[in-house]
Amino acid sequence: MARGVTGAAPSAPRRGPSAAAQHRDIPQATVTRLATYLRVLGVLADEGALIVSSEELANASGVGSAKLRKDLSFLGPNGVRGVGYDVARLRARIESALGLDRGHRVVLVGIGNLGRALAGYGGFDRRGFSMVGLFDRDPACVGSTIGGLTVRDVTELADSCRDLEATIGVIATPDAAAQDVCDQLVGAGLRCILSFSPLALEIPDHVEMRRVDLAMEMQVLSFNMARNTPPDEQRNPQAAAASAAVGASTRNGSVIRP
Amino acid sequence: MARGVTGAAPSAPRRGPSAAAQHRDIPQATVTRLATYLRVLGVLADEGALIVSSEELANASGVGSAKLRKDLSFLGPNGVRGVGYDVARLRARIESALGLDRGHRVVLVGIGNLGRALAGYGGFDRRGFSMVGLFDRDPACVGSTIGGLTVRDVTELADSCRDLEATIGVIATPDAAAQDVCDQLVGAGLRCILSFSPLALEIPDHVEMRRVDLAMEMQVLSFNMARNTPPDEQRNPQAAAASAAVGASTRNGSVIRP
DNA sequence: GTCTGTGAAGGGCTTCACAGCT
DNA sequence: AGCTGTGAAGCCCTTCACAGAC
Repeated sequence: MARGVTGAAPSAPRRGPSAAAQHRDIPQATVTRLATYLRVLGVLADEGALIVSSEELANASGVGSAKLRKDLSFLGPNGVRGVGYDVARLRARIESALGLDRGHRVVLVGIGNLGRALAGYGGFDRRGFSMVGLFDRDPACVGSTIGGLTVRDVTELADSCRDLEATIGVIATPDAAAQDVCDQLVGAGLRCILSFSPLALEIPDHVEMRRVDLAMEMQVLSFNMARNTPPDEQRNPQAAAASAAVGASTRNGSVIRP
Repeated sequence: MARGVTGAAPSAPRRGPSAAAQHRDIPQATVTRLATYLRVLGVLADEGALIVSSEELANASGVGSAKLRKDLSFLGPNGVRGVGYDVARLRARIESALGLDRGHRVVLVGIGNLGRALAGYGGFDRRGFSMVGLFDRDPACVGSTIGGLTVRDVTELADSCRDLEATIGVIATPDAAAQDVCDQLVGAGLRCILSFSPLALEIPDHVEMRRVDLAMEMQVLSFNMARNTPPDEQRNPQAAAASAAVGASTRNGSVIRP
């Protein structure tokens, strides 16, 4: 039986059968953070930074510096002692480790409110993903153009995935259609699926799935607030003001520039 | 200094100063899964199920049965040995534990593509959240109506949050505005923020934040695929077919019905 | 002196196996 | 007989502290 949910709290003990790639030994938790570091490094690079220390990068990423160094150490030696990390070099190293240097091609199924938002979101290209196909079942939607792509009928999905050489499928359909679409994506040979349906979809072991469930995020938020707010309900507006004054930590500090 | 990122891999060791609530002792990982169980229980209830066993609920949620029982045990005794769990009762118990029985009121800032999708998403009401305010900076957008709510100018944000008695703020603005909006939400007294900006926003300790970063989800997906696909690239379409035949596990099984 | 890389200690979560109730 | 609740073992991850390179 296939496990369906990976979601936000993955505990996949599953390992590939062969031990070829170095990837194998990177902890799941570290992988998630590597993606964060990559994003922050992008901001630093845009600002013209050349070298960054573990402390600075850690602060900007919201983690401790020791944890950051440990995380990076899984990729091998990346920095220079007494100096710091070369921004461009580290960035390339992480991209390579995450497999982003091959350029993923994304197909999106379900062009409702959310699908339209995803199709129009420009942030993907900047981070190594290109949207290559849009699909929907509604004839009123098929044929329309979003972000330079024409929406196709979902019946063409499997064939198109192969033609487009897609590597990632995104499911943004209503819940009732999610499993069916998922099966088609899997049948077409995709091994990466990102689902916005709250349902736990059935997938074979060789397919990787992540789920984004917005209502669930809010529920966890709700609990954590309750946990941090014992009945003695302290109003403390000046803590907010103090923190607000700090500003984005990527903008100050002693980052080396050209 | 405040840590900004909680995100998908939270490790917040932070604890409330007083130890009043029972909440305190529930592991973070368990909280995340409780939200999943709650969703599955909702589906079961809709189907008319009265009693469910740990094994069935676990399968439908994508976790092991032992883990599920352990998770539920943090809420105290909830089932009947030799029988199973009362669906309605367990559902109410989890809702109460997550603090969802008080009805959260949500304000959304940033009515772009994503914001519009969120505003129009019907799934929130069904799960105990009601959208009570929409805000944007663009005069062309302010005044329009989405899902029965009129978009207000973001300058009214702080005052409106208080008037509307909002408890959760959602940030769906462009990155450049995110920190500013965040500060305003915090200043208005909100203690729960859900951000769709990839930036690590600065918040004071008493505020709980979760971040949803779509590009990051895809990056993690990309890596996990690479990890599970050693160079010997095995095509295995029949695994897909086998799994597809299983169907949603909430639909079969020996769930007790009226 | 500064900052990275890392063994070792510690904590939290998962898994196992079974005691206990119906 | 069946299923829940739970101590205990084991594992993974985080944190600490320092050796090592510059």
